[in-house]
Amino acid sequence: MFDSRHIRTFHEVVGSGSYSAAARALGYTQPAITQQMKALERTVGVPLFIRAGRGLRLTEAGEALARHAEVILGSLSAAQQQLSALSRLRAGRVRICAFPSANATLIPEAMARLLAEHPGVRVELLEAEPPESVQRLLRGECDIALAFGYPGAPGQQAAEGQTPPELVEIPLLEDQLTVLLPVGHPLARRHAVRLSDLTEERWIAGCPRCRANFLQVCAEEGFAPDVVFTTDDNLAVQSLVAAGVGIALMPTLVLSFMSHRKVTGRLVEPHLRRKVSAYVLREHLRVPATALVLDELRSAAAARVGC
Amino acid sequence: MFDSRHIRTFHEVVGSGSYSAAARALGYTQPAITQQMKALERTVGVPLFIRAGRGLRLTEAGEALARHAEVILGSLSAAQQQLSALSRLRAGRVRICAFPSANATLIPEAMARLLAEHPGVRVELLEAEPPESVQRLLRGECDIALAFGYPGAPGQQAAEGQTPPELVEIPLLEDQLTVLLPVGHPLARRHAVRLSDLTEERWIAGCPRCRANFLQVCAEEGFAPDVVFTTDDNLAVQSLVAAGVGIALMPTLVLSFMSHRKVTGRLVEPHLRRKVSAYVLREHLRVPATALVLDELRSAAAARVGC
DNA sequence: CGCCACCCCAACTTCTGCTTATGATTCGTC
DNA sequence: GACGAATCATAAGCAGAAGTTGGGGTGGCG
Repeated sequence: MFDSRHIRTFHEVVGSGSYSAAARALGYTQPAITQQMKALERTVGVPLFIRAGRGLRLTEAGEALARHAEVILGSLSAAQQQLSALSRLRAGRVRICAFPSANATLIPEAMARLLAEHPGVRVELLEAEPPESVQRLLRGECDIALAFGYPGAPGQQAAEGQTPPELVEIPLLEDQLTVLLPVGHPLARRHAVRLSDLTEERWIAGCPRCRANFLQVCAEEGFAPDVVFTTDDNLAVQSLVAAGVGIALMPTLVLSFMSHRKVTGRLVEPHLRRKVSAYVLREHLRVPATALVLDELRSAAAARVGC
Repeated sequence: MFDSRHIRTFHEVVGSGSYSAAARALGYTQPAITQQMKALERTVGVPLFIRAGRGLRLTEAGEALARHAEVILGSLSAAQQQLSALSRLRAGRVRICAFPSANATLIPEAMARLLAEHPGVRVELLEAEPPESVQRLLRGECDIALAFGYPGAPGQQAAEGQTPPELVEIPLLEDQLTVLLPVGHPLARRHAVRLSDLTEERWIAGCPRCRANFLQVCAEEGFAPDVVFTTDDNLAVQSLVAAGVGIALMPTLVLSFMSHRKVTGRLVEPHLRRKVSAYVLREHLRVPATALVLDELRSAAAARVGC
C-alpha cells in the first residue's frame, strides 16, 4: 500500500522537476525528499527517476506512477473537500424529531436564522410525542429529539426512567401551564385562578403523560378531577372548551400560536409548568451541524423566556 | 491530506463493523485502530462514528468518507497493480539502439527467448552506428545501446573519449575481423592470411570508425593501404569484393548472417577484433525489464563465443 | 576556472505509531 | 439478576520512522 504522503511528494517532484524545488514547495528539507523517494522506490521495487545531468527524468514506472498520482490525489482531494464542507457547515443534514407545539414555534424560529446563516445545511423534521422521539434518537433515526417532561415525576421523564447516560439533555425553556376557560366563564375575569377553585369543574385532558401529570397535581391539591374527555389534539381541546364541554390545562407554548376565539387562558396557582428540552447523543455534540442546530434552538428558546 | 493507511483502516472498520475485527483483519492490535481512527477524526474535524451499544454507526461524515474511501483505495490499488506488473516483468518496455549487424544477430536471438518467457515485455528497436547510439542513450531516447569499439584506440571508444561515468559497459563478445576475398583469390586457399601479405591489394573500407581503425592497424604493420572505395553498407562491400574491385576487412558477426556467394572470409594475422558491448545508464540496471534484456543479450552473446 | 545549484550520504534527534496492560461498558446467557 | 465474553478507551513504554543538520561530490554556467 502506498503512503499518500509519498504520492503527493512524488507528484510535486514530477511537477517541479527537482527534489529541492519540491522540498521548498512542501516545506521540507531536500534530504527528506530524497528519503521519501527512496522509500517509494523501495515499495514499488523499481526505480522511478533517472538522473539526467541537473534534472531528473522519469523511468517508465515513473511515468506510470505520475499518471496514477493525478487520479489518487484527485480522489483524496475530493474527499477532503466534501468533509471540509461538512465540518465548515457548508453542508450537513440534521434530523430533528419534535412534538407538535415545538414544530410550530421553536423549530421554525430556529430554522429561519439557521438557514439564513448556513444555506448549505439541510434539516429533516419528524413529528413524535416525547417517549417516542427519544426512542427514535436512540435508534439512530434522528439526531436531535425535542421532548417535554413534567417535574417531580420519576416515571414521567422524557425517556422512560431517567435519561440514559449516553444522552445529553439541553434544557430549552420552562413552559407555563394555563387554565383554558371559555370566554364568559366566571373565573375568566381574574388574572390567575387557583386550582383549588376548580375542583367542581368538568375537565378535558390531553396526551397520556399530560393527563397523568394533571391527575397527580390534582391529587396533591386534594381532589380528583372529573375528566369527561381525553384527546391529544390541542385544537380539539380548545374547541371542546369553547363549546362549554369542560375546561382544560394547556401549555402557554400552544396558546402562543393557536387560540380559539372563544377561549382564554389564565395562569394557574400553584404554578404548573412543563420542561422542554432537547436531547442528543453525547457524541453527536461534536458534529458541527448538530451543534449549530442546538445553538439556534437555544437562542429561539431564550427569546421566548417567560413564555 | 489524509493518510492512506487511515483510509484503509477506516474502510476495513466500516466493512467489518468493529474496531477489533478490523484489527484482526489488518494485523494490528485493537488500540492501534482506536488511535488511527482518532487521528483520522482529528484531521477531518468531525466525528465519523457514533457508538451504538456494541456496534458502531456512521455519522453523515462517516458515510461520506466511506464512499470516498472506495474510490481512493481503488485508485491506489490500480496504481499498485500496474507498477507491480512492471516490477514483476509482466509489463515493461525497453528501447534498444543497436548497429545493423547486431540487429541481425544478437537482438533477434535474445528477443526470441525473452518474449517466450515474458510475453508482456515490449521492445522497441532503433538502428544507429556506435557514436550515435550512445549519444541517444545519454539523451534518454533509448534504454540500452549496443555499440562496438576497437581496442587500443583512445579516440575510438564507443562513446567519444572514455565511457562517461554514469554509463555502464557490459562486454558481450569479441568479434574477430576477417579478410574478405573473392573466391579464387590466390590467398583464399590458406586458412589464415597475414596482413603484411596484403600490402599491395586494393581495399574497400567500411564505416568511418572501421576505416580509421583499419588505417591505424596497417600503419602499425608498416604500410598504407590503397583504399579505393568506402561505404558502410556491408552488402555493398561484399558485392564490390565479389566484383574484384578490392578486398576488405569484415567482422565475423556480419558474415554469420550474410555472405555473398562469390566471397570468402579468412582469419587475419595478427588477430584483429572489435569489441561489442552493451551500454546502459547505471541507474537503469535496476529496472527489471532492462536488466532482463541485458541478461538475454549476454546469453545470446555467450552462445556465439568464438564468433 | 570558479561559483552555484543540486543531490547524496551519514549521524543525530525527535516524534509518530504500535504494543502491552488495564479498566469500563455492553450484550448474551444461565 | 448475575456472570462471562466481547468490545472499546486509556495510559505507559518502546521501537522504528521521518526529519533536520552538516559535509561532500558533481554538473552546469558565467
